[in-house]
Amino acid sequence: MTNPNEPGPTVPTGSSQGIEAQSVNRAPRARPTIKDVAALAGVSLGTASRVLTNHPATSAAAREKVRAAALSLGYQVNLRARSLRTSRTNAIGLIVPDIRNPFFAGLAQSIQSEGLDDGVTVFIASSQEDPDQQDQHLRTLLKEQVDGLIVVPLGGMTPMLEQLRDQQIPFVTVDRTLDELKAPSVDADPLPGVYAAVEALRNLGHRRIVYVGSLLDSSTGRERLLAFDNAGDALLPGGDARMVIAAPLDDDGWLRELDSFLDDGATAAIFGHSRHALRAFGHLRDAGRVIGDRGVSLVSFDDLDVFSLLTPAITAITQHPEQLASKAVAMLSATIGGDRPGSVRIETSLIPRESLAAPPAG
Amino acid sequence: MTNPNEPGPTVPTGSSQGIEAQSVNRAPRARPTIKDVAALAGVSLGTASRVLTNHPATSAAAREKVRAAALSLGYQVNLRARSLRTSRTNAIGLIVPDIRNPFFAGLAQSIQSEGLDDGVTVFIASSQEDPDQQDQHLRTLLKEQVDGLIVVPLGGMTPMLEQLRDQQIPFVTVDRTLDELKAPSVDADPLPGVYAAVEALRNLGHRRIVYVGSLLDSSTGRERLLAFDNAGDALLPGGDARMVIAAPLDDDGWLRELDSFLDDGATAAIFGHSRHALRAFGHLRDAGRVIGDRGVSLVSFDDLDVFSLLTPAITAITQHPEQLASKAVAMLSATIGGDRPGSVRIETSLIPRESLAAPPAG
DNA sequence: CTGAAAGCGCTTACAG
DNA sequence: CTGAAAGCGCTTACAG
Repeated sequence: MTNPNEPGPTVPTGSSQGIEAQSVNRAPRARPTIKDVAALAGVSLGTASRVLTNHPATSAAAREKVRAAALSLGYQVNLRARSLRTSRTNAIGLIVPDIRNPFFAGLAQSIQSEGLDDGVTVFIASSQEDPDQQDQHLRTLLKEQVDGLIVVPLGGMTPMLEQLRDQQIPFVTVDRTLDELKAPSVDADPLPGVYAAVEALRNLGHRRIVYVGSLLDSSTGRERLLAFDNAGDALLPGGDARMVIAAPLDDDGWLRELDSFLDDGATAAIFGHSRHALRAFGHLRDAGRVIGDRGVSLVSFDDLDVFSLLTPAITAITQHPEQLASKAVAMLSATIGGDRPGSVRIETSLIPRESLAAPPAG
Repeated sequence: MTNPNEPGPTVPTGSSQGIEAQSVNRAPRARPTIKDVAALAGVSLGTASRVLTNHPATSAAAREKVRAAALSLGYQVNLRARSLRTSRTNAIGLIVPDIRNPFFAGLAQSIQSEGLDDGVTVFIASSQEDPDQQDQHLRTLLKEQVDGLIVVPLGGMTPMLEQLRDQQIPFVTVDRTLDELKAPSVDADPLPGVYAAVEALRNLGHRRIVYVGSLLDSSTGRERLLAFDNAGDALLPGGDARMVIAAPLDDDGWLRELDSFLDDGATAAIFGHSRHALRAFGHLRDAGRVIGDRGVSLVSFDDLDVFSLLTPAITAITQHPEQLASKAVAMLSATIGGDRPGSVRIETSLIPRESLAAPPAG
């Protein structure tokens, strides 16, 4: 393990003139330890450690010698040894339902960058929407002694989530919440964004709006629908102004419902899931419907990259993933520090694009 | 740190009747160590360790007692201690240029799942296409003592990449390669996919095809273009059958070039980057051009989820990310095991969809 | 099969 | 300011 790449050929080659020269950079040195640094610097192990950790009680002379030695050896601290000693890893775990979902990819990127700035390592795990995988990752992360966890919980409770809650492990939830685990959470309030969308639609002249909801058993799914109802109550009162479709993720049947609502006079649709918005985008265009100006208006939760690449560009309600990320990191580190931060909500907001426009005349 | 959440209020509260009752699940127990397990089981530390690591030299009685103790204590091994002792972490690092790129998200997901199956933890890091961040992550991963690294290298060499090469750190590159670092690589051969695309287009009646290339300084960018040239030479000889556009990622100017090629009789476009394909998709539809049957055919590298959601669905040349992933993991573990595996290429292939169809009649 | 002991690479009181 | 020493939680020869 220390010297994995055996340089020596087992069979002697015919050529007598230095085949050796080939194995140029063969194992220059095993990874140096602080002992090596101390030896080279001519100080004790403790002194070497102190200068390397910037402990104030060090002489200028020691600092100089140790740093030079560390540099010339290419010394890198062994974090596993350090954290065994300090019982602090400066690492946190992040579990998302699926890293392939662009929203979570963005969230993960933001959280990891945030961590990089704060000097904390973020271990990203993706559970593929599978509670068992979620728990496996959770277990591994705990064995790795992470200081805390940021989790986007899947639908329900699981053994490891219970353990997190019952043991005193610092963790916060982000995006989705789960009432059973009384953890500080940071999520997005869908209302401002939905309200702005409905209001903009109404002002443009839309009178009948469809909401396409999904994952209605998750906190986000429920609250988005609720926000639509509330915004509708306030802005478009009247029995037939609002329609709702509950759309599964793996079956396109809901498209027919959407078609028939549009045939019945609906002129706009708001989507709780970006996947559905994209699906509808393709479907409606294919069916020959105009999207955008003088056609059907489309608004979707989450601001995917593709939304602005398409024509017409799709209007989004953003949850401000960077804000969710930085709040989550801040709250987790507060929790690790011993605080009990309260939960936090970030306001969603509307990013109007071409798909938000006037309905057909008349 | 052991007991972060101070339960006690500093200021005595007025109410004399048991506020205490509130702090129900206060620190049931600090994380148990193997010492606790051994004590509870009534055996020595060594014996406890042996049964927990499934060492054969254990009595049935010991096994029973130790397992029961571990279970009742909720014992989880401290991986940082273990790997300090064994100098093996069973963890590898993966660095991708940007986790928000769906191709890399998929690759990362596959590699992490692969790892989960093999009992190896995969630490995912995303460098946001920034060599400095790449190196920071690399450094952290090394300090964490990962057994090896899978890296999708950014454009050029960096100090940490050099260190990886010069020191004896097991690592492989995936997707992109970098000649300077003589590491085993696994990447995709673009030719089969491109050839199949050009052939299908020709058989459908297309005679003039545009290639929209990007990242032409990376190994993938270069080779895709080369593949187009080779396929064209073989299948569509003739001076004006092939056109090439070099498209940057952050500027839409290339769309005008595309338009003019289409105006001049080109009827199909192949895209080296999925982003450009999406951009063109929106642009062309907006310009009133038909995509697919009797219109412009579109083929893109990498098979994004959205491609099949759109209408018409976009034809893809897939690099088979799951295969890249499993090969990369296998090759890295071979390298860690002391082998020097050779580099490997995965064949790309064509996934025909509606956007691949006959050109306009006449 | 089992226990006592050494040691992985660090940090940090403790004396001096 | 510095060195010697203890100890973090484990695994693993070494005797028995």
